[in-house]
Amino acid sequence: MDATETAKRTATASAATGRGRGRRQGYATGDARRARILNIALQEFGENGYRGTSLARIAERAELTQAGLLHHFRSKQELLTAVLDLRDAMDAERLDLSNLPDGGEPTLLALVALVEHNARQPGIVQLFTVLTGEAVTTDHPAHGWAQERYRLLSTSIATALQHGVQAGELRADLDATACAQQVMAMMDGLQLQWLLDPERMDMAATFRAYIDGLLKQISA
Amino acid sequence: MDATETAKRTATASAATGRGRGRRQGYATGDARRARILNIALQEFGENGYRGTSLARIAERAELTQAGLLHHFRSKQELLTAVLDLRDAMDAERLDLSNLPDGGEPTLLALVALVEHNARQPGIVQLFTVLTGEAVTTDHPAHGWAQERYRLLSTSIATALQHGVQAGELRADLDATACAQQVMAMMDGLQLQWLLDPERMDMAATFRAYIDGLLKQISA
DNA sequence: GTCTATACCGAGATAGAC
DNA sequence: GTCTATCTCGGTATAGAC
Repeated sequence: MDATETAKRTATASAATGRGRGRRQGYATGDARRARILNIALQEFGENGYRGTSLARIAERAELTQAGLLHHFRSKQELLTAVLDLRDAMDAERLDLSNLPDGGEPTLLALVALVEHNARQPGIVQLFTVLTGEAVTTDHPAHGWAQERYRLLSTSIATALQHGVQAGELRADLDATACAQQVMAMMDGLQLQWLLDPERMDMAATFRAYIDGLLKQISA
Repeated sequence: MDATETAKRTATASAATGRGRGRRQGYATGDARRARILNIALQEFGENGYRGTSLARIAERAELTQAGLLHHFRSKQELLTAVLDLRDAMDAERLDLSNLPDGGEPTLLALVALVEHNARQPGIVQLFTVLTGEAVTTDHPAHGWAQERYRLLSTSIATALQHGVQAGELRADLDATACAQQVMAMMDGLQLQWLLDPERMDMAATFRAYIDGLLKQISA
């Protein structure tokens, strides 16, 4: 379910259908409208963070009024939550956490592939980086989401590594939890530098080099 | 935080910042007030980010009105800049980038010491993490600061590593630039997880373990 | 389902008295 | 140097017409 695609299709469809009564035409059906709003909101939250984004701006880009937008999402918070859910769904297509490849090396190489994919998706990466930074504050609406995300990711990766240890693929003295946290930290930290200064950072290559070195170190 | 304590530390920073109001004021009381405001602002920006912080709240905690605050700092932006300068000055006491220890290993161990220090300073760490995340956006008032900071840090560390290579201490095939970026990324990424969930992360130990492994890998 | 209109609030900044 | 008062703007959310 690619929402971007849906949004594009909607734009043309609604323009052609034009089921508005009265002076303006081009009203879309509810669900398509929602998808379009969600996609724009995803971009805006990524570019300006939660606090830096206004509903009016999103509404404008989605070609309705701010009040109209609030018919679909009753509050800004609710919109954010929906965006985070969308992002998670998109992620799940790329990397199924509940079904990581078998063994330590395949798991780490899957992460390399993910970073390579991300290097072509600055918008999505930025949404994550900006919101996670904001969400460090305990009372931020995305705080719980960010915590939950890290817990899920770190235990998933740690478990995969632990399996590698048990299979004799990785060294018996490996601290799987710490290693998983380090790998995630490297991903996030490189993303930050890459977003700030894309010219100076070949994110995918630098991450791959890190994983290569790591594998040499932890392989049995 | 103790305002008078910080007033001393601030001396250089505020002189460098230059508030441009020249000769006419009594510096004794003026600077103490400024220092107090700066410290509170540092906490608030760290807790809520730039956009999430209001001058009124800072003023209230500093026990004056918002208009009174704006007598010392003519705008919110100016206050942020002063806070960033203060932070840099505090950092410089811990780690003099223009005078890193000689050689690769001593440099990396100095970073370990820095992380150990940071693990006892969540407020400062959070200021950095929150603002850097926010500042990914190109039009954020701290964007230039963040870029500059990374450039300075990465070239300093890379240069130190390169010296280690030339001295035969580190492997000749080391990519000093990439390695410096990785080390910074690890610091930032671990900070993020630590701030979100302090219980689950022994930041100092995890970073030290990373550096230990790295040294084994890159030593000649 | 979308609109217009508006209530309501909080922000940053300025003017001018003391 | 600090205050009160005020301006102006932009934000979220609601009410009610169509």
